[in-house]
Amino acid sequence: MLQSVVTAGYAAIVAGMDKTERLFAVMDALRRHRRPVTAAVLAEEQGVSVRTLYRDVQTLIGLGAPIDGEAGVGYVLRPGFFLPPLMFSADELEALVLGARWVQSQPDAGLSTAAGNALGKIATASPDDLKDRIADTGIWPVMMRGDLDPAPVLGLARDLMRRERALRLGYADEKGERTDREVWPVQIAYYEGKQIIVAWCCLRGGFRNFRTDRVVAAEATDQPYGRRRSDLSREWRALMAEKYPGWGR
Amino acid sequence: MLQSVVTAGYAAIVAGMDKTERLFAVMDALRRHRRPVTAAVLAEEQGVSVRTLYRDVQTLIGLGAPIDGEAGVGYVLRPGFFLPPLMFSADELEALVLGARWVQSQPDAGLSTAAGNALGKIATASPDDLKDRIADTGIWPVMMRGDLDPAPVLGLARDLMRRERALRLGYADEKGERTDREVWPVQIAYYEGKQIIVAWCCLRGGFRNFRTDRVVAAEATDQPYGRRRSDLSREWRALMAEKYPGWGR
DNA sequence: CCCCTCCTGACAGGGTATGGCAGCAGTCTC
DNA sequence: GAGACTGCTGCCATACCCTGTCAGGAGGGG
Repeated sequence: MLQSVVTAGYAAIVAGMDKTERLFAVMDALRRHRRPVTAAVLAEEQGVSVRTLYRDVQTLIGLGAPIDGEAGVGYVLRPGFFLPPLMFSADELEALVLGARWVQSQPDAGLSTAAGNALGKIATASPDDLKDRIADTGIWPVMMRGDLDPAPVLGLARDLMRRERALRLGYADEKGERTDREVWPVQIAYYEGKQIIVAWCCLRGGFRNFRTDRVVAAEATDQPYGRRRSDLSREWRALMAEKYPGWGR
Repeated sequence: MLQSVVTAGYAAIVAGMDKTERLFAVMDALRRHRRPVTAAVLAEEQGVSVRTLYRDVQTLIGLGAPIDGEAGVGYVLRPGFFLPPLMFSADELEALVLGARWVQSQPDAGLSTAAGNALGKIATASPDDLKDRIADTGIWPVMMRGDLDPAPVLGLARDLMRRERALRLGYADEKGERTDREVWPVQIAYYEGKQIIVAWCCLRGGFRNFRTDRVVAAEATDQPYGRRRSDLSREWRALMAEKYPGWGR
């Protein structure tokens, strides 16, 4: 029965996984993937045969889980719960803590304090032993101090992205020459200590990247985006995929 | 196995109840009753023998359910097994998503999927449907692909840190010479794409740093730490603060 | 039209879940 | 302090269920 360690992602490491545990794991996996998942994928993740996984899904559905299975597509977990999810596992807690700590070390002040608050809320909702574990987690992202020029434009851009309002930007190019323009932020990328705002530039009529350390002025406007951000986002992804094949995640 | 319908309360109506379903039912029953419930009651509700129910409870506890069984009293389910509803502000959600995405891009496979699971749980634990907003969050950490040598030692070290058990390590120094030793992991640091395990080295009798990319073999042991991890951690911090003044977080 | 995928049925084998019993160790009541 | 109640564990034989394999049907997508 020992499934090959090669194929196993990580969950299926141990053989001694009883059915109940597997059912919870399948629920987790369904929640994790947002696109339809095929039974074959789930089966391999859990280290069981496809037949068994079909049976497991039937069990879950019988238990009331809102799982849709469509031939030719895969399984999707409909919204609506039949059981609240299980409390965060030790792994999940460590992941959240590490992630939050990393965000806290980034120059977006608003996001930084929000990360701390979020951890606090999670700790409040957790039993005492997990609270200790949160505080005790010995996993740290180490940043070199000094790069900590706060970049207030990041918080601004996040807010405007949510509300789809244009951002007025004063930007310096490599030669230090300033231009002023209105842009529609589409994505924010954190790249090796730099932050880059990807936006539709109304001045140039195309996508442009703006490094936050070259932003000399930023101001919110009430101008709505000319197009929906999700559409812009999709288009930008397509452009990137074309330009850098093999980029798409 | 047809138990008499007379005794059955309501749950044990049908014989065709497999173990998994029964476990869910027991959880439900424990959640319903506020006061302690005796095994005998639960057993009758489920239409199984008391012995079996004891085993079921053990299974549930093994699954992580915080069930207190006290002799002469009965079972009580402490809160903390299911995730209570969580509310996050837009900022907090973005912080969590960005953090989780960063963790997902790290070479610790277990932590990576745990980050995804945690996001999924947060999404379903919320009153609103956060799945779309999570998917819509346009903030990404960008990693250069290719550094993705998975480092299984990280997951091992995390587990051992939690359980305070020694790690047997085969390690290559700068000259490529291998040494084998037992260490007590204290901290894990993520530093510019490298991961470093800070541990008490039983071979040298002091703290040492181990880069994961120089680990050639790693194995869990059952040897407990000689000292509590929190004490080691505090001592290491003191050492660092002494060595590099102005380092403290 | 073909491929992918969900889904069901049958079957055999091996692991394991189950029940009964006996005993120990705590808690509560009187 | 005694006795009743209850959680918990070990042992054992048997029945059962869980699993993988094989085969086939139905439906969606390209």
